[in-house]
Amino acid sequence: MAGSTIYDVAAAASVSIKSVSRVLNGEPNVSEALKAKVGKAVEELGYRRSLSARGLAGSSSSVIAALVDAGMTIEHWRSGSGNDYLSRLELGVLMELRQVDYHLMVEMVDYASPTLSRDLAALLSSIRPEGVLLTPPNSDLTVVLDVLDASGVAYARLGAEHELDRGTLVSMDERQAARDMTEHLIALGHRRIGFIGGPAVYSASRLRLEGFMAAMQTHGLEVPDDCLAEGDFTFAAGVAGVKRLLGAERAPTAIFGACDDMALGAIQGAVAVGLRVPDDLSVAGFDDSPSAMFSNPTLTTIRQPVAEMAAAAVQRLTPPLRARLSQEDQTAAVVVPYRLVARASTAAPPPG
Amino acid sequence: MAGSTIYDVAAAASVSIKSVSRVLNGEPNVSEALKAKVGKAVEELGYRRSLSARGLAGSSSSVIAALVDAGMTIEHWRSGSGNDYLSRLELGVLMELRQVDYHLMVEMVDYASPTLSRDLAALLSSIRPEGVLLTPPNSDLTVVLDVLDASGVAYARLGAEHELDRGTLVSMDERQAARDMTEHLIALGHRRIGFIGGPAVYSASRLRLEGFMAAMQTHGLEVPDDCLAEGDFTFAAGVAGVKRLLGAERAPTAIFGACDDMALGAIQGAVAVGLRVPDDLSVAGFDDSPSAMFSNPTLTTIRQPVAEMAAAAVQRLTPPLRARLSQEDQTAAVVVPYRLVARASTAAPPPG
DNA sequence: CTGAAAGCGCTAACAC
DNA sequence: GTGTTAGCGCTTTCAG
Repeated sequence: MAGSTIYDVAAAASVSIKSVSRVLNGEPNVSEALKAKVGKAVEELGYRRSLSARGLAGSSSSVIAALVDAGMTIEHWRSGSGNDYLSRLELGVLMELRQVDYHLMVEMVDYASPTLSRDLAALLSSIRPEGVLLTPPNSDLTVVLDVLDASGVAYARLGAEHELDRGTLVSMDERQAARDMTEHLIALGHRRIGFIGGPAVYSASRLRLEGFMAAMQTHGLEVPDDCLAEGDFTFAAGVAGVKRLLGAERAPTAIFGACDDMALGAIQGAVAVGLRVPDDLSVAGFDDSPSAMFSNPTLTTIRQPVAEMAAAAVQRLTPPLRARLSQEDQTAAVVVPYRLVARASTAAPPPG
Repeated sequence: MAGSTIYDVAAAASVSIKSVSRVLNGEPNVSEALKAKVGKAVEELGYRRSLSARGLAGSSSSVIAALVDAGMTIEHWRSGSGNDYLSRLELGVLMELRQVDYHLMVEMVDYASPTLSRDLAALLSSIRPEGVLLTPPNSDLTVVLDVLDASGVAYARLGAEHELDRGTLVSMDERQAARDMTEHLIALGHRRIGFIGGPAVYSASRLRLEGFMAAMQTHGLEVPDDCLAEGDFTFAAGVAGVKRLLGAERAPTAIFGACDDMALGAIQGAVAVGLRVPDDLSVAGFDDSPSAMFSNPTLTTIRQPVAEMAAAAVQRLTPPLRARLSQEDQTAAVVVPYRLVARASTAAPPPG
């Protein structure tokens, strides 16, 4: 029942196994009659080629490995604050892969491991994936790229910023998005705006900060040091960040958090000291995590198109999907559009 | 670099490939000297056995397949409301698997597909996983279990309720948890409590409803029909649900949503008609999704131990991990403890 | 305690 | 157009 092989199919169709293989692989020079015979036999037996056997014999393993960051994932889970980055990523991947009989393997990688290079090499030589999907901060680690290059796998880098000639690039314009959000706050009338940044390992942290600074500068607005805080992308960091910013010499009327969790923390921190959001203080985030839409007030944020980026990456990583793309699309770096989602946490500054 | 094989290791250690295999598999009757030699060679070459080859040759594929529901996953993504069930599940799985060189494959399964049985059989015969992790509602579908049994794979069922003699069972006491939450509301002083239930395919929906009803009955409290609403686990359903319940002949002073998304929807729906939560209306949820802790007010809910359940399942699905468990633990159904998390969305009913 | 040989179910050269 | 023959890198008999 569970175990028909290519020989069974060949026998049922009275052809050679090579013919079966040819049909299954969509190779050229196959008669319609053959296709039909084989198709029928496959159908009747409910036959599927063994992933293991294909991986072993051929060059294609039909497996895409997604490397996700262990630290942040574990942290999110322990703190209970969760995060749907993973879900969104996988959804994007799975929606594409299901079309082509490829499969997803998820691996946690600890970028802080002293043996990262070895760990990764071991992983690759064991799995031999056909493509690797790199998420931040792994996308930007030279060690990681080196191992990948040495092993010869194709890989896509989500949100990479350095060494842009390596691998397939898929990202969104973080800098411009941060700039847009800052402009949004400025347009509302804010002049003193604080920023809570993320950890330096994440390229996005720097880009978002840059976007913020650029917009402020464009409008001739100053950003004193005490209007800048740094966090580690957690809710608690947002609480701490807002505390710092509100203690500034001239406290900001708006705060832009480099991620939703921190922005949400900022809201809570502000409410805790008696401020009303957005009446007394506007708060904006970045990511559009689910919590952003359920928080009170709902959070103005940037929708990071994680699933779309993952889908684009996978399309370029799997030969059958890649073939559907134009020559241009196959090689060019992909920049997926984002969206500013204005919700209730931002408004005009208080008249004071 | 990327391609050392068992032959390379054997050569480097001047032994036969079988000896290498024996050491790697921890088989008995191996001299310390041999172990050392092989270990050294493996170390130096950075050798890892090929997953494909092992899967093909042996009976063990070292792959655990997690079957997640396509419909709900896609829905969460489209609505942007997200959900961290998947992340939590995978975290639990990955933390266990990393100890034993097993790998996780994630597959989306559409339980509503007319060809579900075929789809699944095809998937299994292609992947040949060593264990399958079933999430609701797949855990409780006879068709699914039948295919699994026919293929002979070991499988674990998360939150299963029917046919409890099939597969490895891992769950939490949904009924009791719902009961606890209801008791919590009653203890606060509520007498008229409304309930927004989930879709019938999910066993949990029924169990939670039963728990609610049981607690109400114990206290001699009535539950008129118009205090019962049904939703599909989405935020929108919560909004609709609260609308219905507030329109009841004698409107409830507390609402218990069968999941956090619906409870959050209920809060928003209540706020929209001018009610204050929890002053005018208490709202409780179920799941403890990240949004629950960021919502305003923060949501009183039941912490569903998804990662822990997944970990327990994986421990029983992978032979090397299973071996560490006591005989008792290996066979008994696992019931993972939950926790009622009291937050700010519930309080005593208004004096009226 | 260790080794030689025979596949696992495919794909890939190479014939025909 | 189609079939034959080798392997891919392991685990498994079965010997010694």
